[in-house]
Amino acid sequence: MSRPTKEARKVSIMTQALHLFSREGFYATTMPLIARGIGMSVGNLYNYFPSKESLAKELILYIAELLGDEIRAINESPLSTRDKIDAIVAMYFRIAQEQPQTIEYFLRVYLSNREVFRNGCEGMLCVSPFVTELMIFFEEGVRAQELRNQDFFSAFGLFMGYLGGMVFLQGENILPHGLDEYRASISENIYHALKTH
Amino acid sequence: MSRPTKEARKVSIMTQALHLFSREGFYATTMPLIARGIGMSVGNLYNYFPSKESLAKELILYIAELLGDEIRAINESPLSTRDKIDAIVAMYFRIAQEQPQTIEYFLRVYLSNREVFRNGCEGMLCVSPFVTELMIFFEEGVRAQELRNQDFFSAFGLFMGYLGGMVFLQGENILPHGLDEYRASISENIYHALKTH
Amino acid sequence: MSRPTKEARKVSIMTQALHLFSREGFYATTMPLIARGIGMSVGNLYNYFPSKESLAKELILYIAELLGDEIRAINESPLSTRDKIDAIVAMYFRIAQEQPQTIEYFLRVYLSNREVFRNGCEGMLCVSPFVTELMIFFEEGVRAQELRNQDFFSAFGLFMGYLGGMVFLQGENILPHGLDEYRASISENIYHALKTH
Amino acid sequence: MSRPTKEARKVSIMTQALHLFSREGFYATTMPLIARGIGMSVGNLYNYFPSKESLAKELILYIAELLGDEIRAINESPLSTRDKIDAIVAMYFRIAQEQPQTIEYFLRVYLSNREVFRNGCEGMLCVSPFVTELMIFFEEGVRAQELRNQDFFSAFGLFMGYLGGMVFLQGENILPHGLDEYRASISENIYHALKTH
DNA sequence: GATGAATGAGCTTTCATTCAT
DNA sequence: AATGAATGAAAGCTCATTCAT
Repeated sequence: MSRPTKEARKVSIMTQALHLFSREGFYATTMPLIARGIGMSVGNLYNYFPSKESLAKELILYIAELLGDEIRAINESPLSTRDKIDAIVAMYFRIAQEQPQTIEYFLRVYLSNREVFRNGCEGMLCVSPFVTELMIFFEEGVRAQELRNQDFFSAFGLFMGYLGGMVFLQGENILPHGLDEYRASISENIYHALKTH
Repeated sequence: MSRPTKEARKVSIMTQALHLFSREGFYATTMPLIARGIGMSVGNLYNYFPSKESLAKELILYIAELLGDEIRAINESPLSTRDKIDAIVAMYFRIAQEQPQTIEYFLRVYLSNREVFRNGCEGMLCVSPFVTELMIFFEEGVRAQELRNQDFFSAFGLFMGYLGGMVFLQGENILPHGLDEYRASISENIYHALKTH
Repeated sequence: MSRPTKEARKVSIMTQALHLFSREGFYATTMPLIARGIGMSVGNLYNYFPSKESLAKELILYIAELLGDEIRAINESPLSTRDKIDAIVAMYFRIAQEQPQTIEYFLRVYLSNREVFRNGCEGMLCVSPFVTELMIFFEEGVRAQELRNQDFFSAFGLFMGYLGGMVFLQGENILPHGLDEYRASISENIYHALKTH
Repeated sequence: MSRPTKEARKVSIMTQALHLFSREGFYATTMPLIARGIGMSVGNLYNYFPSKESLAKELILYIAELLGDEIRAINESPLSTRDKIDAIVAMYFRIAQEQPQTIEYFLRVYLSNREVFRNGCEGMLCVSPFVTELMIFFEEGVRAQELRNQDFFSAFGLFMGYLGGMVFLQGENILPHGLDEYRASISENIYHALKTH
C-alpha cells in the first residue's frame, strides 16, 4: 500500500482542523488533539504548518476562495438580481448543510478570534475573494436599477449578518424549522430591504 | 469608611471581567488579571464566583437583561412600528458607542465561545430576557398589520445579524463612515424587509 | 512549623539553579529539574522568576557583586600591590574551592552562553561591580609605580584568563596538584608580567 | 562530473558544523540546519556521524591537531624562546582573525559545554596534540634556561587563559583596540611572567 | 548511499483552581 | 472574608534520531 502524498496529508490535517476548530473553537482545539484525530504525531504536524495560527489562516483563505467561487458562478449567470439573491441564500444554506464546518469556521473562528488573524489577515485581506464577489453582485444590481444605491457596507452587513445569524441560530438548535424552510422568506426580506422602491 | 457590601464587590468583579473579556477575549483574560485590576486577591474571586465560566455566564445574563430592559421601554412607548425599528437601531448603536464592552461581549465572547456556555446556557437560556422582548415587538407589529406575518426567527435573524454585523465591521475599522451615518439606511432596510407590502 | 519566607524560597531556587547550571550547563538544566531538586512545583518557580533567562541573569549579578565585594576589601587594605595580587589569587581560589559553583557559573554559563545574557547584560553590564574593582586595583598599582602603565584590558585579560584557566583545568581534573599549590607561582607570574622593570 | 568522495562529504559536513556551532552554539545548531546548509539530507548526515555529539567531538580533535601543527612548526624553528612566544601569540591571533570559527569553537563550544564532551574527551584527551606541543615549547624554554622551571600547568594556564581571554573580550566588542595592537604587550607580559630572573 | 517524513520525548511556559494562614 | 503561594496538568513547539523507500 503506497503512502499518501504530502498534499493528501496536508488536506487531511486541514479537514481535521476545520472540524475541531469549528466545533470546539480555536483555543479549545489543541495541536495534540488534531494530530491524534488523524493518527499523526504532533511533531509531524509542524512539518506541514509552521504554527497553529498559520493553520487557521490557511483555512480561512481556503474557505473564502470556496465561497468566492460560488458567488462568482452566480454573478456570471444570466439571472435577475432578485433570483441571484435567491441563489446566494440557497448556496449559503446548502454549504451550511453539506459542510457545516465551513460556515461555522467563518462565524466562530475567523470572526471571533480576530487576534489570531491580526498578522496576515488585516482588514478583509483573507476573505477578499468572497467580499469582492459580493461587491460585484451589489454593484451590478444597482446598475440594473433593481437595487437602491446605498453604501455597500450597509448591504453587506445585511447580507452577511442575516445569513450568518440564521446559520448560527440553527447551529444552536434554536430554529423551529430547517434552514431550507426559511429560504424563501429570507430572500424576500433581503430583496425588499435592498430593492428600488 | 465602610467596607463595600458583598453585592458591590460582585458588581466590581463583573465590571472588570466584562471589560477584560470583551477587549482581550475569554481565553486571554486570566483570573489573576481580573483580580489585580480591582485590587482583590485571586482566592477571594472564588468566594464570589465558583469558576471562570460561571463568571462569564452571569455576565451574559446581565447583558441580556440590560438589552431586554431597553427594548421593553421601546415596546411600551406609543411609537409606530416603523419608529420602533428606528429606536431599536438607535439604542443598539448608542450602547455600542457608550459602553462598547456590552455589545462586544455579546458578539465576541458569548456568540464566539460557545463551548464555554455549552452547560447552562443551552439554546437561548441566557439571553431570553432580550429575545423575549424582541418577540413582543415583532408580534405587536404583526398585530398592528405593519409587519408581515412570518416565522419570528426569520425576523430575529435579520435584526440581530444585521446589527451585530455592522458593529462588527465597525470594530474592525472596515466601515468608511461612522455607525451613526448608517442608522437611517439600516432602519429603512429592516423596515422594508419586514413591512406588509 | 512556619513556612519559609518568600526571600528564603528565592534563595533556595537560586542556590539550586547555580548548582545545576554550573554542573550541567544552561541548556541541559531544565526548569523541572531545578524545581524537583528543591521539592517545588514548576509553576511556582515562575512566581519567583519570570523566565529561565531572568534566573540566569540574577545569578550572574549576584556573583559579580560577591566577587566585587571581595576585591574591594582587598583594594581598601593597606597591602602593597604585590601582596594584593597574592590576595586576589588566594581569594579567587578560596571561592573556587569553597563554592566552586560560583566560579564555574561565571566560566561555563555566563562566559559561554552569551546569547542568554544578550538582553540586559550587554557588554560588561552584569559583571561591572567586579570589573570596576579590578580596574581600581590596576590603576592604583600604576599610580604607586609598582605596575607598568599599559592598556587595562591587557592586564585584565591576563588576570581573569589566567585564573579562570586554572580553575577550569582543576575542574577537569587535569592539574597534578591542588589549586593552592599553584598560588605562589601564579601570583609571581602575574606580578612579573605586570610590574615595572 | 564525478561524485564527491566519502571523505570530501565528511569534510564539508565538518566545515558547516564548525561554522554553525561556533556562531550559534551547540544547542541552537540543529542537525537539519547543518544538513540544509550543505544540501544534504538529515538522514544522510547520520551515515557519516552517528550523533550530534560525535560530530562535535571530531571537530575538537581536528582543531587540536590544527593548532598543534602550528605550534610544532614554531617549536621546530630556530627562534629564541622569547621570539617563539611572540610567534605563538601572533599565530593565535592570526587564526582568530582569519578563521574565527576555529578559536570560537574552542572557547564557546568545547570549553563551555563540557557535558557534551564528558564521554570520550575526558581530561585533555581531545586536545592533546595541541597541549603536547605547548609542553614541548615550555620544556625547551626551561632547558635553554630562558624560562623558569615551574609546573607546566601554571605556564599552560597562563598562556591559554590569557590568549583565550583576549579573544573572548574581542568577540564581545569590549576591547578598545584591535587584537593586533595588544600583541606586543601580551607577548611581553607572558615573557616576563615566565622568564628566568 | 541517500532521502525526508515521521516519531515522541521533552522543553519552557501558562493558568484555573486550591488551601493553609 | 481575604490572601497569594502553591499546584499540576496541559499547552505550543522543537529536534535528535529512525526507517521505509
